[in-house]
Amino acid sequence: MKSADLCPRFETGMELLSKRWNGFIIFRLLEGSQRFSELESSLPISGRLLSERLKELEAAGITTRTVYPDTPVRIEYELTEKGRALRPVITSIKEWAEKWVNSEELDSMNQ
Amino acid sequence: MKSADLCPRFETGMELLSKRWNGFIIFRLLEGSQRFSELESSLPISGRLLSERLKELEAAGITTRTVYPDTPVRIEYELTEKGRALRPVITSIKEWAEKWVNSEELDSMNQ
DNA sequence: ATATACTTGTTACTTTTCGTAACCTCGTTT
DNA sequence: AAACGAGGTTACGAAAAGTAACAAGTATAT
Repeated sequence: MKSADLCPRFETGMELLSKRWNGFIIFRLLEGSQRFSELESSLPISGRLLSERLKELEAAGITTRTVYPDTPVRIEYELTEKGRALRPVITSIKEWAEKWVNSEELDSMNQ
Repeated sequence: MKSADLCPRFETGMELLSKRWNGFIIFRLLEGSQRFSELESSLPISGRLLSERLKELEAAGITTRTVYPDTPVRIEYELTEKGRALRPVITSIKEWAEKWVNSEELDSMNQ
């Protein structure tokens, strides 16, 4: 986005979180490291996008990708310190949602 | 999104915030009520999308739209209580960004 | 009455991003 | 050698976003 002079760092952070799926991926990784297939099956995201997002998050210094040469190969994704520092953000979203998202909205979502 | 069994309320909240531009619109409205043209000129968003997002946010109970019959007509958008309750979320994103978004990232953004 | 100005949108069209499903690679097991 | 399991990638149609030109409503100016 062309700078809107909000606050350059806030813009960068907000863009990261507002990129589709990133919030959910980070939510999952806050529970502990996860394998590609675990993330894929626990979120309604396709392999193509998950792969794309994990590369972007790694490039942004939010996650790491570690290869364990087991058989078959096991690859774990986990949050860096920078990524783990997002916990308060996720927590505040969860708190807001628990207080303000009501059942009608949930119903309309599940149609 | 089809339910991924994260936490239904969190999902709804995260989707709201991850929809493009919503975070920035809310950021602006936390500073006080704004007119359509003020929002449009303070964010790099087109009128078409701003109009669409404001309708969605109003439908979600986050903002209100008030018509003042001045001349020419003046229309103010502002946050509801539910919308103002998002302040801690925006604040936590800002705090994270101030600590963790470094200058290289800002440079790469402004290319 | 007609023209002009101002704000708040809307319409039509192009470009980017997303979603789906089939396919590929690499090491192991049968 | 053929099949399997994990971790992806490719190709392609669908959906969302971006852009720019235009329209509605109201008020003042000519």
